[in-house]
Amino acid sequence: MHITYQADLNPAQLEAVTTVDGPVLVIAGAGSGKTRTIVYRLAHLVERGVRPEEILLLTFTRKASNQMLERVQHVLGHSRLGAVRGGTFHGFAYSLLKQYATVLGFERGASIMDRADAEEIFGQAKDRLDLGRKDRKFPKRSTIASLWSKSRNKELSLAQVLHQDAYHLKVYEDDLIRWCEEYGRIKQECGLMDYDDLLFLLERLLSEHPYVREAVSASLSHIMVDEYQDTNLVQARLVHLLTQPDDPAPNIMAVGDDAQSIYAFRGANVRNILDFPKMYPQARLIKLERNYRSTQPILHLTNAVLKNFTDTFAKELYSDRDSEHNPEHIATISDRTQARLVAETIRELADTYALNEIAVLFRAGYQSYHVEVELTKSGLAFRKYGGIKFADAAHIKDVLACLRISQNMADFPAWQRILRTVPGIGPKTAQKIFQAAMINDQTFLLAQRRKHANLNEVLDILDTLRTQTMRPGTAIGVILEYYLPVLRETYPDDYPRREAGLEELVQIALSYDDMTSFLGDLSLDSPEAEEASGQAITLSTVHSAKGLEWDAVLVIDLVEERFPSRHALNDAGDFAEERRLFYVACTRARERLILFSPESIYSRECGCPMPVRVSPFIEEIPDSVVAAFREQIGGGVGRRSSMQAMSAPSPQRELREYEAPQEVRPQEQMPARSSRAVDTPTPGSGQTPVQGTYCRHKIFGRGKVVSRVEPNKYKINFPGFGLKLIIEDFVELEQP
DNA sequence: CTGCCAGAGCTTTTT
DNA sequence: GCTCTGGCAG
Repeated sequence: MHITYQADLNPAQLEAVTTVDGPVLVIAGAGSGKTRTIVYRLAHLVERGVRPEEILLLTFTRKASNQMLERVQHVLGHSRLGAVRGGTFHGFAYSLLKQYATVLGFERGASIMDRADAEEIFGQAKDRLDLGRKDRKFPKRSTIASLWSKSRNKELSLAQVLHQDAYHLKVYEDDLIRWCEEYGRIKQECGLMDYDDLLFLLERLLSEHPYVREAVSASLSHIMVDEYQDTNLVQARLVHLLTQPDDPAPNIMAVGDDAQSIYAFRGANVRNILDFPKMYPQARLIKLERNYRSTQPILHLTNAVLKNFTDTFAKELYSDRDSEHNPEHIATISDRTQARLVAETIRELADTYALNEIAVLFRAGYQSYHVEVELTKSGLAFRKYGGIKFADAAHIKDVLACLRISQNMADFPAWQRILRTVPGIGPKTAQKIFQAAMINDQTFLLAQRRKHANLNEVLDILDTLRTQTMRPGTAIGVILEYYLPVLRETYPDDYPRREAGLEELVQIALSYDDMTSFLGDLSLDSPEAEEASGQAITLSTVHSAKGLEWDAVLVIDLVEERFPSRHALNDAGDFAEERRLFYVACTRARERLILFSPESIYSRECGCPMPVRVSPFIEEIPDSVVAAFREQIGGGVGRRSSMQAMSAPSPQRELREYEAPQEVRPQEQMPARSSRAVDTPTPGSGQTPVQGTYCRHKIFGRGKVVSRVEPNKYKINFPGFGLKLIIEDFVELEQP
């Protein structure tokens, strides 16, 4: 089959496809045919005689990689393209680590821990160190787990991370450091790796064993990295380590869009993509700016969002798809009515678009709750993305725990899991049994077996699995004989659904011959819960929506403190990332883009709806590119003549004594009038010397200090933004 | 020691 | 709303 590159690709794409020697950086704007470009490039390489197994394609998700390889097959017709090496960084790292396990001194591939396992180990460490007894404020294991992961991903010390992200925990600094050290120790004892270890271990493997790097890099002639803007520091170093040492112009192609970098919170560093040309001075820079996805009115809006970016490769997307539909912004009375309006809007859209082609996007998982209720009421099928993953479901993890123990006796979290399915055994007994099993203390184990009937069964199964080498499918069958009755006991309400999930697990397992790869794949690229069951609307976090597109996209909760998230208001960098996130959300839309901002949101604190402000991202959009509507109390929505109307202070806002003019931009000097705060200042901190002085903030501009809170924060009233709690590092005090 | 209850506190995003 | 923790009874 002959591929007509010239006809199928625009000039920029063609250049990206045919430049195969030396480093290339492709800045691929949203919807600019990035996948197409990668696919054609793979095809081109193979046509030129490059062996598929010499090509490495690192993608963000397994799904993306499969999708691309499938499309290559389609373009090339039948081919050996399945042999292209691909996957996520973590998946690829695991496969190399497995291959070279002996070099690093692993008997067999250590088990991979997911987040819950890691937290289990942190819990264990906490007990051992006897930390935080009787202290309600002491951080939870989930907190420390994420701080520690952040510290490793950003390659900052824990102290630095605490300083930046969790200053209120700084008082516990020493304990927390000890806690993390203990975590590392237990992890080692149990022969476990967390996600972060995979990357750092691979780096060690490649940098400390030159012959391994030699062998690996020699086996890869072309490397392509998708979503390069989301790589973190180790990942960038790893890419480099996969090339021949001393090659100034390796065949690397990095593809990405700095405007869509949305994973800084887990260590992604936009500098990687911005500095790629510095890292590889011979790199060719190719920009894909022609957009094939969205209509021009939508692009007018997204370009307007793009204008507010700083520190980015300049770009302007254009399209030749016109449309009479402008993007819309709808201000709703409350979050409840927002949900109702969303459902109503979807019903209307469903006349034109298939349900599969409609998506509702939001900043955080919990925000879709009301919408879910309304959709259910209206009988509209939906499927939520970014929710619990298949392999995260409790029943799946229980079964996998047995398999993990069969591979690694020391896997403590796995023991905990399966032992806790036995009635009468709690964390303490489970731990004792684990220790007894490790030293094979027969007397203790026998005593326990007599006490708990189910324990007998569990231990027998584990022995069977350990002594006989079984295929994953067979092994699961053995486990289910014990586990299915337990399942019915523990989940009387929904065991049928869970049984179906286990059935699916068996199906997946049947396609594997060897246990290690089965377990590795499942914990690294857990399959999306397959439900090809017909048409459904997509509900998704913006993060999970990355790389996807729909005809109609609705974005909800575009209000301050939700989108942008309240956690991102302290730091200009975080704030910029929220804006990129908003950009990602809007660029998912092909034909219709509808933005929702409730004017009030139910608050638990006061048990009543509280007024909220429209998101600054909405205010940044010029009136000319969006049609603004406002829900009317009598029902229905009315068109507003201009965006200014929306910013007029509503009665509730006046009650809250917000400062009046809303159109304040940080640059404008707005003299702040003193005003009583919404909350009363923290007792005891009222008389600090800073009170009453003015200060500047990168995002909110000039504001008046109301009080000093905690050791390092100020409560500051910003005209136009209201009262904010800001870490002292982020404000500049003016001399009184 | 487990399992249950009540009350406190809190809510980002993911490999 | 939901999860986690501490307290308490069996």
